Amino acid sequence: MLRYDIIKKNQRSGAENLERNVTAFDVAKHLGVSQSTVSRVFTAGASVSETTRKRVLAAAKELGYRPNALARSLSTKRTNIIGLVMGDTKNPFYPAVLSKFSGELRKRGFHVLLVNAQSDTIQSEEVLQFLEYNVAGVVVTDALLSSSIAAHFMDNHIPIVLFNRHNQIPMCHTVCCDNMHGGFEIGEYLIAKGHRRLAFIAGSPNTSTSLERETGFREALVKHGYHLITDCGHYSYEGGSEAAVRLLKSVDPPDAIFCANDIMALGVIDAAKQMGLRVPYDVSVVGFDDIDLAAWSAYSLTTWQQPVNEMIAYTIDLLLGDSNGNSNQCETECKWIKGLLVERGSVRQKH
Amino acid sequence: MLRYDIIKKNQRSGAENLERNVTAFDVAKHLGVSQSTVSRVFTAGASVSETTRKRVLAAAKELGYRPNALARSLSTKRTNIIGLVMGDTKNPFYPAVLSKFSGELRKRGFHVLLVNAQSDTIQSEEVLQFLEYNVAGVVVTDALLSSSIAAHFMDNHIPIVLFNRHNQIPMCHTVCCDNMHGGFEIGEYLIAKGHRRLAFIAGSPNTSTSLERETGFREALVKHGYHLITDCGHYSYEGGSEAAVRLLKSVDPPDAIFCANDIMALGVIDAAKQMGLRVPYDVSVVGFDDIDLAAWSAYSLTTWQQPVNEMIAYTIDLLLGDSNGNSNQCETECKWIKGLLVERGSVRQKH
DNA sequence: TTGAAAGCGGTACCAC
DNA sequence: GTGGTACCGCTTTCAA
Repeated sequence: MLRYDIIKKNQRSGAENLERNVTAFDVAKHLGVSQSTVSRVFTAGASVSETTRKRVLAAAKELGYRPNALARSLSTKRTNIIGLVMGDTKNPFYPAVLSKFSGELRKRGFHVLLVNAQSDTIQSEEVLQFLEYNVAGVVVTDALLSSSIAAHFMDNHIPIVLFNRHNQIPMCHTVCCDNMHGGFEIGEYLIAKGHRRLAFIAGSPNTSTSLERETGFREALVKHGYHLITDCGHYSYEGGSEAAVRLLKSVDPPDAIFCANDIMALGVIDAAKQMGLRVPYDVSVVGFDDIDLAAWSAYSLTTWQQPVNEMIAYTIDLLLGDSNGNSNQCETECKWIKGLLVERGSVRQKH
Repeated sequence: MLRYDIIKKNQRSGAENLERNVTAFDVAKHLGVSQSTVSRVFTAGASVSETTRKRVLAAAKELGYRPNALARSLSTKRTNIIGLVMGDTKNPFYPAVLSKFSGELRKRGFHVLLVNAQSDTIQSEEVLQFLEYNVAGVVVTDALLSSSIAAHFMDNHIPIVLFNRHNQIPMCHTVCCDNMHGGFEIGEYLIAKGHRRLAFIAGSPNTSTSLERETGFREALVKHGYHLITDCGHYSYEGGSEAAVRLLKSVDPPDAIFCANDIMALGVIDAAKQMGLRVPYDVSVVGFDDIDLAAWSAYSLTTWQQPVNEMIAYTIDLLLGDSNGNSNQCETECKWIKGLLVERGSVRQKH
């Protein structure tokens, strides 16, 4: 019994090392060709005769061979891995981006290695681990990145794209919705709808997205001679609710509120309802992002649709090199893509 | 000028190959020690004198050396990568799980390689690519897995955990909320609250989670001698809304509806409101999951809280081996963890 | 077109 | 404790 246990233990602990995976060499031996030949079959652009290619593929299938991506990457110094840093998963916008992004990458044979930023400032150590995996590129959404960390990646010629964040880091590409334009158009829209006392609820202070949306919004108001009321909702539902209460209980409450993102706008709508106000009759609300929830009948939120698909396509071009085969290392790009107003039921036509 | 361009082009195209990363050998040379010594410093459990360790670490920092995870994995035949398959990112439950999961794994030095299942049945090819990366384990949430694919992983001694899915695949571990128990308790609860015409809105037909929740619910009803009305909402907000309309417009509508997940329940609440019904006065609604949205004031949904933290902790134990150092390969485990009723405002006390 | 062999950057076993 | 060396599984010259 004891004896049996020992044997079993040995088998178990040894299993991972003893059980060999099937390698290109095994396939070669099986076929009586060289390992190089097998390798060539699985290497794009290598020359193999059609007959041997077929034989190798058949044998590979039979033996259950698949090339080891790690060994390949070690040899080529390239991987098909993209590192993705993501922050606030409570905002459905980001999971939606993640999902689309990983789908698009997979179409091109790439995979996503994920880091969830816990705090606003990412722990440097965690992102730097991407370096150990030799990632082909890095995407940072909704998280801050220090320029010293960015420099590490630049040293290794790994492109970084800031997605939906404009970070003032010169060596990073940037892909954003044209936030200023969106803010401006929303300002024009609300004014055209007859609103005069306009408020903006900012997201996290000092984030580029919130600042840009505010700047555009303010510009429209200034153009028409109106004053801007501001508050801050920290990009969360609860923050939006609380800001709404403050704004709507003030002596001269706004008749329209533009929120730097959708979930804050949903918080505003719920808070307004709880205060006995009707949206949009007593107050109009506009969001930003166009998450799925915005279309739910409970909210029917008028909002700004971020051109997510284009943003993702552009990001991938930047990471992987664009269709012209141009390198992505030459110079950094800042791409602002215009979005689109989606009219639903949370804005009233006044007068 | 032309000349310059050519040179520049060469530099550029050659950059990726020419620019060598700093390796353990570089550090060794810099210090006049052997490469093995450098390696030992970065290998847990290897014996190095304290003085050389300090020297090596200092030099590594100075030169910007970090061990290449790919080379290490090739050599050790182990990686610190966990493959994660995720389906429905529209249900906030899953992004929340992803976020927590990746956070917990990172604490243990592991990373998440992501695959988003497009369709319900995962494309086998995509999951099998985990094999090429030699992942340490695989977690499948909200997606189906064929047993032939599972077998591939078993052949390579890679543990698979089905998270929140019970799949009848004998070689997979399973970690679930105790869905039957939850369904049963919800049935008891609604009956205790005085409801008599009870409906269940199923998720996707034939998913274990939905079936188990229904079974438990039905059991409670049968125990008390009540009949169960069922409909199907495919786990989506829209599906829940549509099912609610069907149920509530029927000749003898239910006075309480239990939904197999929260977002369907939210769809039910919104549909009921649109029909002019008040929740919970005209109809009670209960969900399952306890996503953040359930607590929003617009919904205040009474629901069943899945013990996500425990489920994740258990999943990680299964993947990485538990705290006793036991192997995870010996036998497959099915773990059902009990959840908790969260009472909010969507259920009425009748009579 | 094919095969032999030199890496890629580590780990781990072996002497010393 | 330290250095030498044989791999890990693949890609990629270079010759044949």
